[in-house]
Amino acid sequence: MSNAIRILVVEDHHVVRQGLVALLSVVDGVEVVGQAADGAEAIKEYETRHPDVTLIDLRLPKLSGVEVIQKVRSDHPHARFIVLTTYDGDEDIFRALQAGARAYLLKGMTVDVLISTIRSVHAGKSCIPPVIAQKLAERMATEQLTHREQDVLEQIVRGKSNKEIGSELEISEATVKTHINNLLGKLGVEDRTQAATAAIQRGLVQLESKGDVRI
Amino acid sequence: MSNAIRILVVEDHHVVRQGLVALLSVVDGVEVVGQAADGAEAIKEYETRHPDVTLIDLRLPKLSGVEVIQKVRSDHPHARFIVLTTYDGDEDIFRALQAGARAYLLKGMTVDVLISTIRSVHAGKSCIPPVIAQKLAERMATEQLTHREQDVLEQIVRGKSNKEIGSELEISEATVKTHINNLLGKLGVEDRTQAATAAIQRGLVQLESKGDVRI
DNA sequence: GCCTATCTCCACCCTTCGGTGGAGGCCCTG
DNA sequence: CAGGGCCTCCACCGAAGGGTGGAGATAGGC
Repeated sequence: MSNAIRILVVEDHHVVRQGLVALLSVVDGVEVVGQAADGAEAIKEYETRHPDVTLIDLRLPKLSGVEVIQKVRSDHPHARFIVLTTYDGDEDIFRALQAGARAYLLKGMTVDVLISTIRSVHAGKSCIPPVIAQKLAERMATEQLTHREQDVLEQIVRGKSNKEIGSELEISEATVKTHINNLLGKLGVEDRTQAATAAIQRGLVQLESKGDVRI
Repeated sequence: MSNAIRILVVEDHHVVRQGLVALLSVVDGVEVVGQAADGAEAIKEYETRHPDVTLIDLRLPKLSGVEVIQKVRSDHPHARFIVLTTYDGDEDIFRALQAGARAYLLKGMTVDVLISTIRSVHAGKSCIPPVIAQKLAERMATEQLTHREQDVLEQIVRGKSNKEIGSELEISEATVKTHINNLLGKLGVEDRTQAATAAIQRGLVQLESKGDVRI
């Protein structure tokens, strides 16, 4: 199989990665040429293997999937990525596609879809499923947060009071209140608690995972 | 292979499930006799196949993994379950083990560990990794929430005000405040926003996933 | 230059939230 | 039956949060 599509699989959960490799290994026309379990490893593997298509999860230790895509594509603009992840919130999708991912697949899809997407992306096409495209459209419709509003939102999610946020960001409490007011309007919520849960749900802010338990 | 360990795989993400099956199919002494993509299907499959060991994810459509374990074990007390999931918060672990799961594995483990755990559980042993055991101990140390406190906490996560919670649960606002005060103490947090994020982080409350996008 | 967006800050007001210290009723267990 | 846990409610208070309507400063784009 000389001209098989050469694939790099980046996924931190061993069994899932192994399973993917096992699945792909029995498919004609594709060949897994490398595996990586975290972002740093992914970049290293890309540099040594130069795969045709990279399957990548967004949630990775060390560097996130989005960061990997950005980094690799800044050096190799023609690198092709298929994001393969669970549904983590609109924001991740948006950032991944902005970083240059060619396709976004949920892990719930069938193997057939995966294979055909790999072939399409290898042929130079993009594959954004309708549901995802619609989500993206919705996301574009809602106004974006400014940097400062994003900062404030993160502090809110971390449970900080307005006063604490003020000293953290080195602005007055009044300014914090202004940002929060704008924030609540843009998010379409009524108070900071709703803002916090909405931010988590939509993937605007990540909850730090207090210890990263792995076995 | 007449006396292989008969396994049922319950996992809603197609590729992950297929991958698991592919991995297990090449291992001597185990045999995948069934698959299920949601909780209802899992119970049906159990009833028809009667597997020796069931590998099950906790996050499932229709019925959660915990509910499946409870239901199956109420009819078949000797049913053996291995929970196979990502790290979703302490609460899930606790409930799964309480429901009678014999082992709890993170998807990040190696295939070797998976296989040896299957054999151990089939032999009647329990396998709770030290990190998990420690988490459990910590969890037991922190006081449990009462039913009412749990109710109130869920409403808080949904962004309700004290007044709204009161009418929702048909109690006075004063009572809501009492519960919240107790809540904050037990969770070790300072206000409702911290309570909300802590609840999500620890898995005490699930965020409804607004539409359940699947491909 | 002008307009817009963003960030910063102020004053005032009212509502909500959280803290404290009670109290009575219920049910279960020792 | 006595005690403990839970649920319910009350009054009172100060602090924090949120709404409104401003304002000046900077920077970038047309």
